[in-house]
Amino acid sequence: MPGPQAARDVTTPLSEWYRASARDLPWRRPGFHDEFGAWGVLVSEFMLQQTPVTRVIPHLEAWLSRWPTPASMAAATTADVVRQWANLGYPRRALWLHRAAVEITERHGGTVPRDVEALLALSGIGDYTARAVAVFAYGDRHPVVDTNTRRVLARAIGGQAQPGPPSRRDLELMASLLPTSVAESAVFNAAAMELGATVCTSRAPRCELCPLAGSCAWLAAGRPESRDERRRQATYEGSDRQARGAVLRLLRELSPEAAALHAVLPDWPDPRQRDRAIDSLIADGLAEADGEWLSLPR
DNA sequence: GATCCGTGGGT
DNA sequence: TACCCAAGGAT
Repeated sequence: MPGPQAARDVTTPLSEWYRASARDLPWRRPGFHDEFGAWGVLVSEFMLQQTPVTRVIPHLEAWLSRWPTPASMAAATTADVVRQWANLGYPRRALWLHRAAVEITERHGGTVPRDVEALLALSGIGDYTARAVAVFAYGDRHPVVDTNTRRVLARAIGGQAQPGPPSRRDLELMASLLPTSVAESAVFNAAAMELGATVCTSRAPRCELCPLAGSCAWLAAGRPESRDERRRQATYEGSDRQARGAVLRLLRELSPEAAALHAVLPDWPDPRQRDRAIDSLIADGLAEADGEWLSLPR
């Protein structure tokens, strides 16, 4: 664990850099919080789980225009939600967000909870999203650790090109670096993520622009390559995921109409894979079978 | 802890 | 062109 000196080397320059260089994103504008409050932050965090910022922005605005409160979304149908999610990817997130809206409406009177434990109990919310909502919506002091922060810490403090697998230790390390001031801690959380997203990137980091260049352990070591090979992402072409995506896209485009089962991707190269995709979509609650007809859930 | 889960842009 | 990778979470 790094000492207080290491923490000062990192927090002060990073927060100053953030104030000067942060991108102007919708959820960072004061008007956004005035209009949508913690609900807006929560929806944005769901969409940002593994989907790039530039793709999220237009969908977020459409979503919040249609469902500006948890209660309004809780009243929507699953089909409505899956259709509105469109091509954001990982459509189970749409189901989880819908369930979370119902849970917030039923258990919390329609107000997004502020307590991390209560947030963690909601569908689709894990260590990252729970703390992101508590910090970015409510301004509380918690360590927020996403993939960007893990990479920044791995380099600046650990001297490694890439972080290890996500772990509770990440939370502990970030907690040990957090400024005492509540307001400053929120800035530092956002700053670490922002640096990883825009400067300390995975592939081609721009160290010449980095506010931590003077103290970065990885840069000082000459930017060594990472030791162990990271798990390569599975090939998408020809995968079950691609098949699921194709089936669900068809159902979205047809909705509210149902598709005759024999008319669902009849020319798919691997019919058994197609049928697996249909079965798994039904099992996940993303599709519904009624006799020989398949549709989004009613 | 490993695996599964979409989709599209950057290089 | 192929590959990388993106504000994760559930199982």
